[in-house]
Amino acid sequence: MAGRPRLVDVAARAGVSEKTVSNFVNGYPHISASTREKVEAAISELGYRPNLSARSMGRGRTGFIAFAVPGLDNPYFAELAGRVISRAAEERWTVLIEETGGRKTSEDALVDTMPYLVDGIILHPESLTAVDIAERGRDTPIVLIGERDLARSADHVVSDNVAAAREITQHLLDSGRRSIATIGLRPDASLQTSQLRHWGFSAALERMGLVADEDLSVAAEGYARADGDLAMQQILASGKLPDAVLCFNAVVAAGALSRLAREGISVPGRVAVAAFDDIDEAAFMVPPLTTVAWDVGAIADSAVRLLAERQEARTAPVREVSVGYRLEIRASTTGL
Amino acid sequence: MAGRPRLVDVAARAGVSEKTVSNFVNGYPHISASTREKVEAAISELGYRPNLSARSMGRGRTGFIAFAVPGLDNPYFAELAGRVISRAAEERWTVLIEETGGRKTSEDALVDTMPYLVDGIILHPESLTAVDIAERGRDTPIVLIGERDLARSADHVVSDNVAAAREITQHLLDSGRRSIATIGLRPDASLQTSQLRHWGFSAALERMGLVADEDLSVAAEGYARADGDLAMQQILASGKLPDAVLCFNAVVAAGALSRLAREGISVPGRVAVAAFDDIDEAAFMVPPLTTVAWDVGAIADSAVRLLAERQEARTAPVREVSVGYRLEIRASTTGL
DNA sequence: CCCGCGATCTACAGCGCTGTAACGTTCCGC
DNA sequence: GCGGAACGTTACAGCGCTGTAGATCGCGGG
Repeated sequence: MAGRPRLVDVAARAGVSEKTVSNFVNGYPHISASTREKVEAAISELGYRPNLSARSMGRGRTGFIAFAVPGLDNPYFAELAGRVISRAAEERWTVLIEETGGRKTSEDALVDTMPYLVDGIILHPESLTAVDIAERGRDTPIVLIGERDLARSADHVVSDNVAAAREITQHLLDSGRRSIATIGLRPDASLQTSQLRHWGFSAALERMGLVADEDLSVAAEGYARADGDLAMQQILASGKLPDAVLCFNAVVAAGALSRLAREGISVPGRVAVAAFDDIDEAAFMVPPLTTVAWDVGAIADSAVRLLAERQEARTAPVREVSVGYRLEIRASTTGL
Repeated sequence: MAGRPRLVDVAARAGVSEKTVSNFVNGYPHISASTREKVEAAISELGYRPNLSARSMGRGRTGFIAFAVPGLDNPYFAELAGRVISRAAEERWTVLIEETGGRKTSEDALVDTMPYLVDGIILHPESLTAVDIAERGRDTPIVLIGERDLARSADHVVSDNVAAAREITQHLLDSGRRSIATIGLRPDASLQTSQLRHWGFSAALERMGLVADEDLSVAAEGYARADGDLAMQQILASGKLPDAVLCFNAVVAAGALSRLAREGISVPGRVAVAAFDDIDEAAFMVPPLTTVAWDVGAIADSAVRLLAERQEARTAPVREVSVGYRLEIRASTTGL
């Protein structure tokens, strides 16, 4: 018995069949007290631990799910990942975190590698590309997190970016701001999150009879703080200083705030700043940042639940769960 | 042939043996061009993908490694995780990210579950407890990230927290600060990172003939921004306002800076602030934060390399790799 | 023309576990 | 006291792949 003990070793030592040990390990209830004791003893004496690969094989399930997000460096996704992990643990799932980074190759690799490795995938797509791919890999259950429009044939957890954008823009308008810049619109693909947020933004303006100033819609290269910094710099350089800035994500907002501080421009005195995604950091920025706070607990919860239920009923009709948000009003848009 | 195609299906279609297909899939070089073609065709026609569980079983290796850190919500660990993931990919490893949260149960579960699931573990321990456990689970190769003293019988990537602390404290002293508070010392366990950093801090003071003021060493409950905020509040409430604050991690520093800003206390005019861990956020804080910047690239690189090499030589002597750091001096300690 | 060798490919026995089917027993309800 | 359900346990055939050992073939040297 070189190497680690196996089921058969435990069985021999306890004087029962392999399957009985297996039953014990898996919590099968109908085992007599005496057998239970013997098996328990044998396991601890031998230090037996089940081989998960073998278990996966026999069972046809792996006990893993994948959680695929653009990038962990964005705290929003890191926080969401944490929630998904703990929620999935309740379903006895181990979570594999995958970073797609929006790169096409990664997204391909994901769908190539994941089946046979995971029981399901929770995908937070960055663009439609990912969604298409995801829908192609129909073998493995997939839950999409994102906009209602994104979903075609997969379960999904939807959020209403347009409505949220409209509401936070309205908040800025309510506080008297009239010239509002935006940072983070990505023009390259349609139907993206930033696109939707921009629509909501425009809609709010239009309702007030205003029109979004093209020049004040600054794109950001990526989702890093440096991108927000640079974008803010561009706005300042343009000459027409807005009285508010709406950032399409909070990380970029951190960069923008940083730039404003270094330029000595008072927030919110001279410029108000608001953003999407209420990451932990937001409340501690200087000044604290007003955000759209998605209900991340509900997102993680719903996603895992949908996956678990799909596991039971593979052919059930596609389902959709909405999650809410609230405005987290802080000093970046209200203080004097 | 219901379900997904298997090796045997591909073999049948290509008119070769199972093993030949297996060889092809695994890059075995001695395969004739004609065979290669047939197999290739069969694979793509059938859309064959290997079953990783089965492969793990046959091979005795899983293709996974675990990267265990206290928590992903700390951007330092999130960033490090990203590096480890991409570096591990080069070794054809998939990384399982585990959050220990410092909870004993998680740490136990880790060592219980991981063997048979991963080929190795990279552990960034929070306390000695984790290290002890890790060393107990000698079946699976483990690489520790942390202090030299922590390591006993496992490969490790070491950083010199004491030296780093001494150096950044010296920087504060050099800029004329004399009353320095610290935030983040955790008194509960010995040999912890925060403990070591505090030693270095004290050492630097002593070299100048100064003594650390006990009252100005404020503990933090956890590693959240709110903890830093609260700690800073306590310092302010104590009545004796220091002229510098050294935070034992950058997240806590964010909270401290936030509090100072809200109280209208100028940084660095009235109080300088410095911290450990040069997370992306640090450069964009208001004001930008001076930090000890570990060479995270080297950390990830070394850890994965040690694990890979240990894989080849299980009985080789334990090895140790040092990684450096540099001071990232920013406005929080220098501006007017 | 035979031998040895490398290149190419195959047969087959596992890897460690679980599902299924089925066995003997005991426990009920009437 | 009997038929049937529930219980406790077992035997065994896979799950899909890989390692090992070995078969086959062509080729150059002797």
